[in-house]
Amino acid sequence: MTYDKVLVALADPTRRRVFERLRRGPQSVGKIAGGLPISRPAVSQHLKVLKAAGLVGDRPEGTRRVYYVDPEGLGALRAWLDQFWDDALLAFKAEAEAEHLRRKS
Amino acid sequence: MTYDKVLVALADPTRRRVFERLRRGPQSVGKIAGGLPISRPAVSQHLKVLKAAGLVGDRPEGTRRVYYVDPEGLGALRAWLDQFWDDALLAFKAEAEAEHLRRKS
DNA sequence: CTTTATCGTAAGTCATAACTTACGGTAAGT
DNA sequence: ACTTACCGTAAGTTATGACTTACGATAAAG
Repeated sequence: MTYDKVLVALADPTRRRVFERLRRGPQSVGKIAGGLPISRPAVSQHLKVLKAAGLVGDRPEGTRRVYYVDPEGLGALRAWLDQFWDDALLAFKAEAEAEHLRRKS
Repeated sequence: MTYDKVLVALADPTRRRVFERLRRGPQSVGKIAGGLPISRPAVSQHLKVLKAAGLVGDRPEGTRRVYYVDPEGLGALRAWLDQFWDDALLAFKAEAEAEHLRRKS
């Protein structure tokens, strides 16, 4: 569906580091920004892109905002990957079949 | 392994169109460029990036150069995807477990 | 009610990368 | 040998996006 946004979101290395920090569980923005070599607003901008791609979700928790991994984004990526793989395999089989017939004649 | 290059390569829309043209089988550079709204040299540059990411391979065929899908690239992407998914699921279970124990006390 | 903590947005800067045209190089056809 | 077809690379241009600092907004704490 929207796998294109997922690919764009995961292409940037530091944004991927932000995303991978949520792999071990939900975290607040400040927690995520800590240890990363960029400013906190930069982290917020990355989270915005990740959210638009369906890779993360967020919920308010007091004055802070907790982000978590949304399965939808990676699901869309996986669906595209499987589809592409099946198509390529099918085309490869057809190619091999045609080659086989060509040698018999 | 080198899934980062794969993500960067697939992030660009027109480069993804170049890649998806090889889904139905191997093709020459000229064939790929035909129909695309960009120049042929641009296609060559995209193919260079795709090849460096392990997404495509190429073989000389007379004066032309035929490109095909290399399984290695998408394989690396899939491996990263599975790993991430497993880790996230594990973290989610641990979180739920901790929450359960917290409610019992 | 004032202060503090936490976060998102706006505006501006700067590097990157996706194009273009121009050129050179190799293999096949005449 | 010369021409033609096909392709990769070089150099230059331009738009995009990843950062920064500055500011405003909301919720808890005192």
